[in-house]
Amino acid sequence: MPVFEPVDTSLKFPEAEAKIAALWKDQDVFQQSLKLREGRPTWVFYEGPPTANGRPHPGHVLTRVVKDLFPRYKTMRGFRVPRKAGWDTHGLPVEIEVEKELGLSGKGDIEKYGVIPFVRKCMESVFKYTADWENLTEKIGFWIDLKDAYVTYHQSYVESVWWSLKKLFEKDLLYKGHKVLPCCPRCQTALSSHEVGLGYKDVEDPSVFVTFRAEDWEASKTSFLAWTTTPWTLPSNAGLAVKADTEYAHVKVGDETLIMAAALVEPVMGKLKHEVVKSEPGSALVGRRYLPLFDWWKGAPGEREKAWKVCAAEFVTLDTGAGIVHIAPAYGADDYALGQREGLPVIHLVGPDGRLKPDCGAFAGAYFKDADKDLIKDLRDRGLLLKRENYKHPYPHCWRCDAALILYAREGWFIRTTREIGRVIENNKKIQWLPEHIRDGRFGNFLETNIDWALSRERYWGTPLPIWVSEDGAHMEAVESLKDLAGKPGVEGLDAFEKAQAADPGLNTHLRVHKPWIDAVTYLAPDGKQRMKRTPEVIDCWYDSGAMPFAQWGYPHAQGSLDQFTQAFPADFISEAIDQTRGWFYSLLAESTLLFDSAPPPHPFKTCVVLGHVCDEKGEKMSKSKGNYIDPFGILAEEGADALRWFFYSSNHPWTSSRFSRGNVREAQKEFLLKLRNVYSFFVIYANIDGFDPSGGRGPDFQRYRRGGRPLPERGQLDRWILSELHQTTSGVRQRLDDYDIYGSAQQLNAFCESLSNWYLQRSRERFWRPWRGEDRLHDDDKDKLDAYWTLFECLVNFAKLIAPFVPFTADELWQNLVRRPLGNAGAPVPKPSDSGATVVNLDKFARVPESVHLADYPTADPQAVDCALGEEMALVREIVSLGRNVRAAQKLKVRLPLAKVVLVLADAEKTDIVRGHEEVLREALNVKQVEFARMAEQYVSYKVQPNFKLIGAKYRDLVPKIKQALKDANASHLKGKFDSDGCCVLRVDQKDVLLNQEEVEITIQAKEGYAAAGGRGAVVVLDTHLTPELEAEGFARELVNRIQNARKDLDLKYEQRINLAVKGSPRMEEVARAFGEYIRRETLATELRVGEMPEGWRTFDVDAEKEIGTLGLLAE
RNA sequence: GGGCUCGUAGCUCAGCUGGUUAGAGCGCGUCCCUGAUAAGGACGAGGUCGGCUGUUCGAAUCAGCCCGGGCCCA
Repeated sequence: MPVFEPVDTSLKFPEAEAKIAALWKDQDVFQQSLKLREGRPTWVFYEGPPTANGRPHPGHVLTRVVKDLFPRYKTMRGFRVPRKAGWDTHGLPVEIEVEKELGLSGKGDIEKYGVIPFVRKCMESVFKYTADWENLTEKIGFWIDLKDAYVTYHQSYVESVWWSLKKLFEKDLLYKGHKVLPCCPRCQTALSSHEVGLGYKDVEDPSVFVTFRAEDWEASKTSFLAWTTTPWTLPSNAGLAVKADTEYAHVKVGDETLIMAAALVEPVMGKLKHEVVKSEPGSALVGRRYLPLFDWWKGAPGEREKAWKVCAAEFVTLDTGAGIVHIAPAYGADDYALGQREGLPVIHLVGPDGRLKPDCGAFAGAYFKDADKDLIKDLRDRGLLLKRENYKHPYPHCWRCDAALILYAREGWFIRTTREIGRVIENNKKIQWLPEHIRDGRFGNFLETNIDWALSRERYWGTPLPIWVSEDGAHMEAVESLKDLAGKPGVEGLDAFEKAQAADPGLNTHLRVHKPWIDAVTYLAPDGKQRMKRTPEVIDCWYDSGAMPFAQWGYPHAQGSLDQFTQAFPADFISEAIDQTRGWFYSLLAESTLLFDSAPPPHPFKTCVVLGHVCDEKGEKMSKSKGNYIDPFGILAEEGADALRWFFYSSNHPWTSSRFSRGNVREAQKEFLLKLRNVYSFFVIYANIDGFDPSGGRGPDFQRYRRGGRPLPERGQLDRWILSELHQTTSGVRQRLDDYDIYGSAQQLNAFCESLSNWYLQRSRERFWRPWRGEDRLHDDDKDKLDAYWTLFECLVNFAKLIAPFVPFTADELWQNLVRRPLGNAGAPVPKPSDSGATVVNLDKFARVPESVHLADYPTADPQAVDCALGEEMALVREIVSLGRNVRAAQKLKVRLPLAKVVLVLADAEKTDIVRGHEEVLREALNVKQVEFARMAEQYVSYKVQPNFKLIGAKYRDLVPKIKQALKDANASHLKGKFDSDGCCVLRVDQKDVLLNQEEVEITIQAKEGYAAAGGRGAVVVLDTHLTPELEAEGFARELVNRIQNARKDLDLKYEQRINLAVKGSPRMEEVARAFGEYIRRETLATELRVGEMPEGWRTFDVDAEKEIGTLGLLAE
């Protein structure tokens, strides 16, 4: 049995992932990872509850993979990271979904159908797609505790919410007020913004300029000119708004004076004869009073004094109208908000049915749309209309009945967030937002323009508002639980639910805190006469989700909830998409700030990673109706979870919207996961062939060696280099993850994978192929070979740990095969970096082997293993090789053909010795016999001396362009000579001597034309293209080896299969085969090489190399 | 209309507090390598860094205005 399970490179990723998923399930690895960290500090994660009444889409995948990454990472860093799932179950979307399903339309239908069955349907529908969600969660490897999820309709959750609302009520932060909502006068119901969006239509409305006479009209004949497209709101006018920082003109028309924005005088007046007599800023108008157009509204005592005055408002624009806006707080959101701020009364002269109220004289009972015409006529008759036009604009209509909507101030319950918004803003400032601009940008602005939270909904399926009101409305009380209710005087109706349940045992017990059963509970009012009844509304479901920090534990009612809550408050980390700024992010922050005065900010979350939208290939929002929707389950089934995860981590920062497509996922997979799997597979193939066993316990071969390979200083450059890269990557990734920089850490991982595959392995292959020299493995070559194994082994094992939070399946697959399989027996050691740095893998320090990589510690970087100088050297060497290949390509000289020498000219001649230290790697990579260095190499190269702008700029400022020119004009070779000998040079610039030292310039070299050469920043590489018969023969031999290898592949021979080999062909071919016989046999694992004959029964292959023709014969031994 | 955000190669995106030859991957073209083989590598073409104006010795980077896309709100 091989030490390592051979890697099936044709294996589909999803199959391998399914195996790992099964392993996690069998061993309950997630729970183990929690148990393992028992007693350690807790790192708190809050799950933003999704609604499960729709199928998950790709955006949910992004959210979930980001939510999964950091808890996994923090767990490996030694924290205990409980992850309680949650479900958002209330709200209008659920009701609408059920309405659709039942073919109902509007509240009337629901009442007819029956609230009880409707609510039951809502509850059932909530988990309609639960199976899909759980499937997705499991498939993408999102570790979260689904069994212990919080559910917003559960009794304990609802009672927690009640408790919090009672607290707000007691602090006078919960009150009854008005809110302007788009309503359908026919259906008599408010519409959600989503519904409004469905019904926009272009209509033509009258647009009128109306004059509001100033209070002193009799004396001054002055009035304010305002514009509106809704004449029916004019009787309900309560104020006028101007822009404070804009000029307003007094315009004389006839014997009257009109006040209007100076900038709009010409467009409004047109041909009308007029004269501007004076102008003043808008701020000067503020506070002036005027006479109402229709004096129908009487108002309560003292109310009339508050109405009909000029206010300043930000929203006044000079695009249309007269620069003065008519304000009807009952029929406009801006109007209402301004009215609240300025203390204007809410004048309601239109009923919810759209008809003018009885107060309206002759107009009483008119439908608002029909009233427009007559109202205008009335104004004109009374000389209050300047002019009338028509205005085409989009206007919302009811998507059900097509009636024009009216914006209507309705009664409702509000949270007085505006009172505490300063504290909310302070709290927000302490939160770490990613990207940062959310804090003061989108979210900060939102907070700055905060209005009170409209909490109540006149619907059925939601947390009931726990306010009980006396019949005359004089007493109000908030209730925090059923128990609280039960203690009320003269309570009745608590048994309503029990009775219902007795009649229908299928009734879910959690429904006892819901409508309509809870509405049956009444009790005696403090006056001892009236009954206290619950106000009928339910609450906004966003309040539910914002309550999760405490409500998920049933705090404060549930036993032990105080501890649970305090331990998990505030959260270290949350993450959701950008659309949650006004949703969950706000509800969390607002509730926490209002409820927990004494908690030090920030709370209830410290860090928030805000995610962008997942778009289609063209960058457009995905939607099922557009047909550009990509089903994540399809990609999970084909490409696999890790590919999907890696795509989201590595394609861009998570807050930029990503273009999601199968092609893009495959690309990400190819670049990283496939490359990694190839390296892993390579290791397994050769480790198995050579019997490399990290446990050291299998057979005598490794007993004599110190397990873990030679100490670092004794290993070769390549090994030390890749281990240095590994440890640098380790610290880089740790640091970036600590900073929540997903994209940055993914790039680091990508880069290491590239280095490992394209350079370390590429250059080390020979060490893996090479046979052992001696049984005792004491030969230097054998020690070096063992080092190669240990080095690659350590890279793979550590890398598996590094990538574990990102691609948990792949990571564990590597771990299971590379670590668990050979080392997993009881008592066997687990690789752990030493702290001495003497050896990087020190098996003496091994402890128990975790069953899964996710139970391991995240790797620490050993600073002693990091060798920055070596890293720079290797970068230069890689550049040289790249340049050399460039030359070969240009000269059409295959790498197989050996060349006599390469001449290197380094930009920095001091690096000669360093590069010479890598001579062997260079010789092999470029396939040359000799590496030479040319110091004064003017025949090949020319120099270019440029200023180091950063230094020169700071020092010489505006002299810089002249210095640049002077350096350009000077003889570059001469300058270089100067710098080489003196370390500085003197330039004549602007009649002054400027002394430049070595650091202040940058000397680069370029290859001269006409040579087989190529140049980069660090070096020029010149190839000796002169071919000798010996070189050509060797090249030919390599061609032969290549053909033989291809033949081996055709025969599908095992890597270690030995063969007998025959070569018969042209005289030159046979001659080369003889001359390089040993080399050919070694490279192709041929025990025997016959030249010039072709034994019977051997498999033959025609060859054609360098225009020589022949036949190869192979026979497996 | 307001706020936020983005605009860099055919495509997807990097590019920190300004430093003069703007990078990567994919795609395309030309090759190479192959005992990792339904992989891998090199090279090349391709860019007015959305536009304009300014600040500066120097701008993809900073400021202002404009144009265009996206999101949120009205």
